Amino acid sequence: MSERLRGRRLSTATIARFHTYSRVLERLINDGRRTVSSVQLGRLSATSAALVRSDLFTLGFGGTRGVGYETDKLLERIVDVLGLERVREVVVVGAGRLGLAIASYLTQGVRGLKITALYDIDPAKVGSEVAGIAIRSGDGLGREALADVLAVVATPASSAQHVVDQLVAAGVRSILNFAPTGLAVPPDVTVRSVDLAGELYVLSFLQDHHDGPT
Amino acid sequence: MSERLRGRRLSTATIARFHTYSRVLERLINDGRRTVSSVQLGRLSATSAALVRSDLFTLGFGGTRGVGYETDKLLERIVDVLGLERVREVVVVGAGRLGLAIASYLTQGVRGLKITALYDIDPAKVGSEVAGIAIRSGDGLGREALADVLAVVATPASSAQHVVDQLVAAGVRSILNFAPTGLAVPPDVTVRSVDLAGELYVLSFLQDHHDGPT
DNA sequence: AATTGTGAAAAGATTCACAGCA
DNA sequence: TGCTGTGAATCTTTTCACAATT
Repeated sequence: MSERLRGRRLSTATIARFHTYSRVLERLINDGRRTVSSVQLGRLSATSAALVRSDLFTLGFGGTRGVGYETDKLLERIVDVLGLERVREVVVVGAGRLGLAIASYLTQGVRGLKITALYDIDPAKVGSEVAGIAIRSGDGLGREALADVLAVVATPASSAQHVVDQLVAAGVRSILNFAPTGLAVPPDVTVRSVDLAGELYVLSFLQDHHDGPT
Repeated sequence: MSERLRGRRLSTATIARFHTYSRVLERLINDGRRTVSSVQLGRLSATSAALVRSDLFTLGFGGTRGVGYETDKLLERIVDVLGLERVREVVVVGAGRLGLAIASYLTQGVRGLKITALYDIDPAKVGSEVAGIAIRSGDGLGREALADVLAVVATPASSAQHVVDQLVAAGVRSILNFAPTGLAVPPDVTVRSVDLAGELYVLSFLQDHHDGPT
């Protein structure tokens, strides 16, 4: 994880926050808001005002003291830095419930992301179509040329590593993993993992232990 | 975020890792593995061996030097500490693509989680059924008694705050939010946010900037 | 020889504090 | 007065290092 901006490090957490800011800003602009203060943007983005200021400082984007930041200019800057205007192709591997769920979610209004393929190893599923996308056989995956696409792995944990090996062979360098397992990849491949059930278990645990605001 | 174990703090990141360990251990036990070293468990859980050792040390769970940790005992301990054996009720608000996706994913084999209700404000959807769960009207949400349940918010960002206010009124104290917006809640309510599109944008950014392993 | 146990060190992320402007 | 700009301080998380143990 790297990339520097204005001497500070752009960590994945920071990038994720920038993306959230962009969504919030779109909404604010839609509502006719011209400026926003760090306090307000922080509240709308589930962060602190200090962190918002620190982030925008890192971005090199200045506001007006006593007033705040210009919503449209700020959005423009974030879109530019994150490259949000370009369209990315996404392939989803695993057409089980989760895979279909994600695929159907992404086919609708998610700006800049376009699902181009859906793979499954189950021959019974191959050939059918979901939300306009044909399900293809996972067998040939390793022989396809998939550089530049973002891959989503939504298979059972037991086959995730195998799928990832094939994706890597196909040239994929960015993988979003929903299987609750670690994945071994070459150093030039980035994997991010999301564990939906895990998030709920964490909430469950915190509730049991009535996590007070200390 | 709190709760101490053996003097050390159990942060949400740690809890999430414990959950991952549990999934990995289930698989290992299934494969007949009796012991696992921190290096192996780390690899399978997308963490470092050092962190695994540190986590298990925090747990107060000891291994055998030169050998590793006993898989079955360790799983038992984690299940016990995290309370994974109890069944949690989950309600999902928002029966759009994402809400339906999550609901259908959770109705199948996710141990310990049981979807009990699905809400939407769209009258056209209310009454229909998804994976055996009737869609109920979101209007009455604030008047229900929903203490102890885990709530999943899968509405558009614009209505998320309103939904959350109603959930809080109904007694909900744990919310998993998929809307890309910050949510204001009383201090005794915990919110965790997942931004699926955001994860993909982060990958996209890192790929554009060929994030070398520094 | 392999692997845990554990404090200390390092790295990273967030918050503070307050000067400086509009 | 309200809010940004920004380094310093703090807090958190992770890694290191190596003695201890099987």
